This record gives sequence, C-alpha cells and structure tokens, in this order.
Amino acid sequence: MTKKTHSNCPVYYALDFIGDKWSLIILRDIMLEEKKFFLDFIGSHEGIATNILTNRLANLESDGFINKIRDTADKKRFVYSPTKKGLDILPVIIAMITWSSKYIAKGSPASNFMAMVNDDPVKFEKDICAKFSNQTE
Amino acid sequence: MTKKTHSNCPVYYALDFIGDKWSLIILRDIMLEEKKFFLDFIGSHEGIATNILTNRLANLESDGFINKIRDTADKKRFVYSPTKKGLDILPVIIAMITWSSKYIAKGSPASNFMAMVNDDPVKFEKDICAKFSNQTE
DNA sequence: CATGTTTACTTGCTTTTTGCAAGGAAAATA
DNA sequence: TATTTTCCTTGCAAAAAGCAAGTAAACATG
Repeated sequence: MTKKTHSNCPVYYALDFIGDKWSLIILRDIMLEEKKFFLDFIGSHEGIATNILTNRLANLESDGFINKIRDTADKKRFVYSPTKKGLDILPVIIAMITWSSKYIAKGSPASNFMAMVNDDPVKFEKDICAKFSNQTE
Repeated sequence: MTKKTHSNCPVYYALDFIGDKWSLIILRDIMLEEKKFFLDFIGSHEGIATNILTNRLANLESDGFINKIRDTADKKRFVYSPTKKGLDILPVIIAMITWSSKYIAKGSPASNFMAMVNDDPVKFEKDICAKFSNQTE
C-alpha cells in the first residue's frame, strides 16, 4: 500500500488505503477495541510486528485516518485516535462483521460485536462515533 | 491470504478471505463490471498478473465465493460467477464506494457507481443481486 | 486435417513486502 | 545514575508479488 494509484474506481481507491489486512486491523483496534497506544496494538492477538505497525501507523496518519499526539500524562508514549475520515470507515468494518456473522463456523467463539451489529447496526455505529465525538477533524 | 487463522474476531475472519486487494477487485469485476472470463479480469486496468489471478480465482472458488463452470458455447474457457456467499460481500464493496465518494479528490473522473450508490444503496444492491438470481448456491 | 489462434494456466526468475530478532533513544522511575 | 517503559529502527531471512516466456486444450480456417 505504498504507492497510491488513484484509480477512478472507488473500490480500488479505498483499497489503496485499507486494502491491506493490518491497516483495517489497526482501525478496528482503535475504534472497536478502544486501543490507544503502540503497545496496545502490539498486544493484539493477531501479532503484528513492530516495524510493520510503525509503518502502518505512519501511513494511516499521513493519509488522514488517525491522529497521533503525545500523551500529556506520560510523554513516553503517543495517543492514537481516529479522525472523521477514519471513523467513516466504520460501515466497511460493520459490513464485514455482518458478513462474518453469517458465514463464520457455528462452533466458533462468538464476538460481542456480532450480536450488537446484528441487533442494531445503526446504533452500533452511532455509539462508537459518540465515543470519539471530541475529535476536531 | 494463504493460511486461514480462523480468528474469533469477525473483522479478521472476513479479512482472511478478502483481506488482500486482488480478491476484492475480482469480486468487483464479477459483480459490478459483469466480467465472466479469465481474459476479462486480465483486461482490468489494475493489471493483475496471470499467476496471481489463477491463484485468487482458485482460492475464491474453494472458499465458496465464486463458481467456475466450463462455457458450453466455447469450451476453451470458463464462466466465473458469484455464489450467494460472494454476493453477500456486496455491502462491504458498497460501503467502500460510499466512503470513496466522500473522500476521493473532487477533480477525479467520477465512476457511475458512486452516483448510483449515493442515490439509493439498497436499490443498487438489489439490482445487482437480481442479475445473479439464477445462482443456485 | 494441418496450421494457427484463443483461452487458461504454469514455470522460472527478479523484485518487493513481510516477519523476526535484536538493538537504540527519549521519557519516566527508583 | 541506573533501570524501566514506550516507541521506533535496523539487518537479515522468508514469503509473496510481479514479469516474461512457454505449455496445452479447444476452436477456427483454409
């Protein structure tokens, strides 16, 4: 996802930014799992490597999906949060959850999100956006 | 996207299948661009290599997203078509189109799909599904 | 029916990306 | 000052993707 082709196809355009697995996983962690710090993302059970995480966080920031600000309480670390542009990716994530809840193996341990999304996807999105309503951009 | 991790996270579960760019581009071509044949996909301006296309078509078929049947009219070639499971990915694609139409540069040559999706996304999805209503699975 | 074309796929090679392990730097802590 | 925490970098190996050429079966043509 280094070079953006800026295709005139809107599907490909979106994939230029979130067409790799890790970028969407990070956005999921930020928006759904309320992760904020570098080590939070490292703690995801998917196991992203530190160099890849650094690269993806930088891309997501320069592409305007997330903000990166130094934590005032603990200046060693940075707080990562979604921008409006990033929050607007939520419908894509929700659509994936809807699809998965239909096709995931019955025996699989169900995620909380599946029930919530199936129950009321609009409310699900609104509730998450409300958590980040203090975002300026 | 070779090994499926079968994570209990529904986002990651979906990304196991469509988390690489090419798989979604192929599904876009099949469902939105009404492409059917190997050479149709090669003709996409994104430029997928033949070995990658062969691999992705095989994966999509074995994962149950598409059907592959020999063309009765011209037995040299195969007809690729979406299954119900594949058509259920449409909301993900539509969510991407919605996102892109909001953030794509104003000067960019607009796709037909952007206007149609923004006008009536539910109708957009129904119309596409109707085209493939003869699909048995 | 011999020859050439179309369509799908394969193979070998190079380049790019990812994964992994170790280390480094700034801020906090003791 | 020494140690820990947090984020990031670097070097190297493994995996994936990209590219060009070639193969084989179905078909078309003379």
